[in-house]
Amino acid sequence: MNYWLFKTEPNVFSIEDLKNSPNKTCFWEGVRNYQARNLLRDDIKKGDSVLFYHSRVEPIGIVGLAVVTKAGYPDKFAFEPSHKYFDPKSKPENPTWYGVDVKYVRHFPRVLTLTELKANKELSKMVLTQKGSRLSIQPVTESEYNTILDLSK
DNA sequence: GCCAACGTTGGC
DNA sequence: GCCAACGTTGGC
Repeated sequence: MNYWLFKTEPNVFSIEDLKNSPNKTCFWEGVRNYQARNLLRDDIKKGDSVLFYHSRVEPIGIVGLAVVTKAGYPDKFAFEPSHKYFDPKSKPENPTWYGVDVKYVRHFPRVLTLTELKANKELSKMVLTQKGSRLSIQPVTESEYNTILDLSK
């Protein structure tokens, strides 16, 4: 089992939105970055654990947990000309963009703020805490994941 | 809302 | 294949 961190702007799609989705599950749509796409398509598997991160809007930080319920499959919104995530270079026979299904697990009792995470020495190598880091789908090591779960208690 | 840091595009 | 111009992300 592997660990990941998914970023989202809560005014676009929040952890509450995931919780309120049918079966508390949603397709993680709209990723249009190749590095993140490679992770979604090739590396993220059913049963992997996801740290749910709220960006841009205070409080910025990790707000809870989700789980992957279906591994990477094509993002069909890229095929729809009227959709905001339409991309003409992605074809159904050779899709460019992928997503996974994620299901709400739980909120943390408190938000683990970016400030707090950056100040934690055990998380100094974490992708999220690096300067200029803006990858929206990030790998998280087991030790980083365990540190974060401990902090959340 | 600003803007630094990235990522992508396209002319050459 | 370089790199300037442009577009996007996301902390502040």
